[in-house]
Amino acid sequence: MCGRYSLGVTPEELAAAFELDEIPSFHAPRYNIAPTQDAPILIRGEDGLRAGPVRWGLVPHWAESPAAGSRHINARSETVAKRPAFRDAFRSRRCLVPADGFYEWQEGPSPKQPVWIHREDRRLLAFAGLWERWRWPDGGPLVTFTVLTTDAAPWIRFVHDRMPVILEGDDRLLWLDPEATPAELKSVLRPQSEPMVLQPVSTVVNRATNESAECVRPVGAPVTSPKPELRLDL
DNA sequence: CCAGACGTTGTT
DNA sequence: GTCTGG
DNA sequence: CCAGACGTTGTT
DNA sequence: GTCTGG
Repeated sequence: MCGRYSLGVTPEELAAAFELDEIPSFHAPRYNIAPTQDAPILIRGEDGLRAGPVRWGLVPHWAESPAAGSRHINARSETVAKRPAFRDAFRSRRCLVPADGFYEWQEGPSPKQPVWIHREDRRLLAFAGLWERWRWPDGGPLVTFTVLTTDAAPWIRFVHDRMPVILEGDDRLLWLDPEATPAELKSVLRPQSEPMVLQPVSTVVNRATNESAECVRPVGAPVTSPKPELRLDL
């Protein structure tokens, strides 16, 4: 799943990578984006992509309080079209969530080992996301987002059994297209098959308030899937 | 009809 | 807001 | 995701 | 154990 990620670029680099109309304003670089924090998302604007910082953890419009956001940091792509908390946003408020990596805590003996997952060439990722608007009692808006998840691809499965949906190329445009059909949308919600670097990192990242580059400091060499012939315990 | 839930991950 | 369960 | 709280009365 | 906050 995806409960922590990074966006280690400047607003200028983000704008260039996604051909944005304007340079977005957000505090950067980010090495430890955690739920309830603000992070930039990309939505389809008048003519092109626009970015705005919104809060991670989708709060349904009917929720009593923003606390509901903590339970909606992810949406399962298998059920997102039907769930009351997500279906409206799935129909009309899809977005991309830019990142340059994400964290998974490797299942197994305690303490769990955080692993930073990023592309070899550091190209930016675009998670499939949804956004929503909630109103404070005084009428002010709170805009929030969630990240869609899917089954883990084979290359990451030994670390974790879920992963964020990562969109490439035309799939990004389709995801943002208001005219896209449910069947088309469903077709892009699949595991990223291209392997990435699985880099064990410092447990500094565990604490959400630690936001320094220490979070992506390598601890040992990147990990790889155990070879089948070595899995004698199965 | 009203009341209560509405979510994911992981763990068991 | 909308659906499910009682 | 992990970390930290989980409670009240009364006093400062 | 479970919920909330970051």
